[in-house]
Amino acid sequence: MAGHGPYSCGLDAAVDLVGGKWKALILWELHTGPRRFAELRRGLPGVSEKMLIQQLRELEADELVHREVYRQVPPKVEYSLTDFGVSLNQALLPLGDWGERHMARITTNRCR
Amino acid sequence: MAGHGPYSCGLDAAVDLVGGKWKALILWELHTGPRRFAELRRGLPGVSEKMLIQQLRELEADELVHREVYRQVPPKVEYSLTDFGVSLNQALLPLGDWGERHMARITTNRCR
DNA sequence: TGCGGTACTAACCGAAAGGTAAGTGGGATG
DNA sequence: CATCCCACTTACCTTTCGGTTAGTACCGCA
Repeated sequence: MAGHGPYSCGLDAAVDLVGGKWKALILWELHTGPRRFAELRRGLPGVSEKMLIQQLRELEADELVHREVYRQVPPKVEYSLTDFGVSLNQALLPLGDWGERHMARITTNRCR
Repeated sequence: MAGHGPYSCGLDAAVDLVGGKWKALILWELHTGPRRFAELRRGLPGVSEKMLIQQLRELEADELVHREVYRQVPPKVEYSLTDFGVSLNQALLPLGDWGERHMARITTNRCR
């Protein structure tokens, strides 16, 4: 996980946190409430188990996501946003709106 | 430049646009006004010429940055935000603030 | 000629990120 | 026993990203 060392500004640091192919989507999926692993996977078409757990582990290390292990069979592990993660998601709202509004343009530009 | 094809949501698309080691910093540097290549490079400690031009080209392709070539000697090329780029920077403000406020925590978490 | 200014391009390489496939553990059930 | 549930882990490989190095073009000037 290669964040460059000292960050030049807040934006640099924040963008680093959500960098990772599936992180933004995971954060968004958890916005609506806690999810079990398989639920998360179903909500993120195309993600492999390996990539999902990897990115969840990183988000957990960054204290954005909380992982709760339930001692039961079958096993149950639940992921939810920490307060820190919730605050990040709040800060991401305007960016998400912007992306939604300009989706057609972004897509067109990326296809050339 | 690996944006995954269809985006699942606006956030996914927007985060893809600023993904790239130097892009957020470049967008931020241009926030205050147009810059020539060398000026940009001086404002971004650690960036190589190759990386700078590469990321500028991508930002240009995404229509976030405008490149103006002046026919003179020595050569002068000026980079500035497009209106589209300005709107993105506006949407990034809350995220930048968030990052600034939580810088210590982000840095601590990343060092473990 | 060499040197400077400015803004690149190209070749090559190593590191990092992402992915596929196979396997694990602890049960419960037929 | 085999099969299922759930949530992972591991080995290996491919692709992408970021970086280093050398070079280019077009001048102006000593």
